Amino acid sequence: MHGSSGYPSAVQQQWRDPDFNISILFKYPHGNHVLLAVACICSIQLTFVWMFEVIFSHIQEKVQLTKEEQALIKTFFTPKKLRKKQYLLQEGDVCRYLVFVEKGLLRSYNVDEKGVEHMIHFAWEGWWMSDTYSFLSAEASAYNIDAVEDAELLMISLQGFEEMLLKVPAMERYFRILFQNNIISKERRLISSITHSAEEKYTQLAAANPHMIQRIPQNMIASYLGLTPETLSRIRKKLSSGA
Amino acid sequence: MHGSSGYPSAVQQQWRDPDFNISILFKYPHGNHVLLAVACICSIQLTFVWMFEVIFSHIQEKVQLTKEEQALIKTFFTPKKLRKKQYLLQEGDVCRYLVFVEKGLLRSYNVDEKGVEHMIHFAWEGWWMSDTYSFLSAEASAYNIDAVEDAELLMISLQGFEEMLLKVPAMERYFRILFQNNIISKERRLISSITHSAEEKYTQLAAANPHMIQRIPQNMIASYLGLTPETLSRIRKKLSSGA
DNA sequence: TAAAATACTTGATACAGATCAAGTGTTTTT
DNA sequence: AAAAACACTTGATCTGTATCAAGTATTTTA
Repeated sequence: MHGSSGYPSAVQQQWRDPDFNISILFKYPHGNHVLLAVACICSIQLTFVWMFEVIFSHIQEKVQLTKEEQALIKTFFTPKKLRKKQYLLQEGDVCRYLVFVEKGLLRSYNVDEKGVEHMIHFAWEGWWMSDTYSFLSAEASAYNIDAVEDAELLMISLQGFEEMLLKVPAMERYFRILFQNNIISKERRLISSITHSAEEKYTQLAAANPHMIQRIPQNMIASYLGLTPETLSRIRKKLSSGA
Repeated sequence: MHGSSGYPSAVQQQWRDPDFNISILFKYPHGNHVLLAVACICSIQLTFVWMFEVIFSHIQEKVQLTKEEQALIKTFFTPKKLRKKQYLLQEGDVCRYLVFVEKGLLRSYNVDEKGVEHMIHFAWEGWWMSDTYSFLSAEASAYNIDAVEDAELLMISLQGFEEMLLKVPAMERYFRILFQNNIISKERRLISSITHSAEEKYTQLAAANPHMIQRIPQNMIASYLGLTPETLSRIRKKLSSGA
């Protein structure tokens, strides 16, 4: 159903690529330097228009922004691309950025003494990702963040974040609402993890978020629910046959 | 150590009692109506001064408020007293208020099909309590909130909350910061519940929040950690003897 | 397109923590 | 002050999920 390959088309990828110059030289060698220059100029503009499409549509679901505010907000963000399996943050480093996922899929996780990974969050198009604690406190992070699928991100530093919230009160409001909703969903996950059996946890997740089940590898879903891959595999078998 | 009786003294209780008229008539029957009237007037003022002491000190740890803002903020809150075991919210009702605990101890919990209670939160002096989802959505709550110790609260309705945040931008900021911190602590609890053994969960909670262990009954602590009271009892025995 | 790496499945066994049961303390109520 | 209710402890047993192990798919890399 839902492809996890990353990009819908090669051309579209060009417009989205912050490293567009190099990419175009390699991938579309027209041998015509004039044409190439035109392509580059176009792509600068289109890249920018595109890059903030998802983020502004998400913000404006919650608060209104003027054109001036939008222009100001853009100045605080840096675009970044991440290839599958690349780290955005490694345990021990300070999480310097709060990132918005324009495209792709990130995960955050920690690794215990036995080397087992425990999924904390996933973030795809329209979601924010960071280690909130490390980001706000500038202390070393206990988590890792990397790309499950190739990703395109918008990053904001702590300094930028604070300045933006002070200069654009609508963004202060947006983040208050965002954090509010985040609290609600974390609370649900917590209650589910404390009160339900493995099977119930999986069934509820699948019902509440079918998209997640389709897109994210099963071993990561298992970890997210606090289960081993074997247990989740058995549960799925039981559900598909028994019920 | 920490008494769970609720009130330090009978006299102090008077000043804090929103139903001060009736209380004074019953408890301090001087038989002198003039004196009684004076006492009532005094108590109105002192009640108000006292009621907002904790809340403003907590808010001003995070944001600055002018005298005018403080006066405005007060108008949005209603004081309320709750006796031990009294409900603030019952499953199926809509959570109409966000409450701040000036004194005492509240808990929120849900009850599963087997009738077992699962602790979600505790809130004592300086903490907020509500079912965030029900409060913001006005949908029926799946939780109960009641008083573990006699409590004195400041309540704000959803309408009041929204109006307050729009009229006092510092409060918008305060709640954004509050929710941010809440996310951090919920995340920690979640990771702990997924990645650690029962003993580790308890040890970490005891280290991070010794106050909680002293003040809250063990069976509630057990539930909060997703354990049975029997298991927690055995863990404590093991820790006190073995280590 | 082959080889290597990774993801998923299935089976046998182990164990942490739950459940059931029957105590003993400690509050709360009357 | 007695009785009832509730909180905590301890023991015996059971069970859901983890662990270990050895497969079969599937994806990634070369």
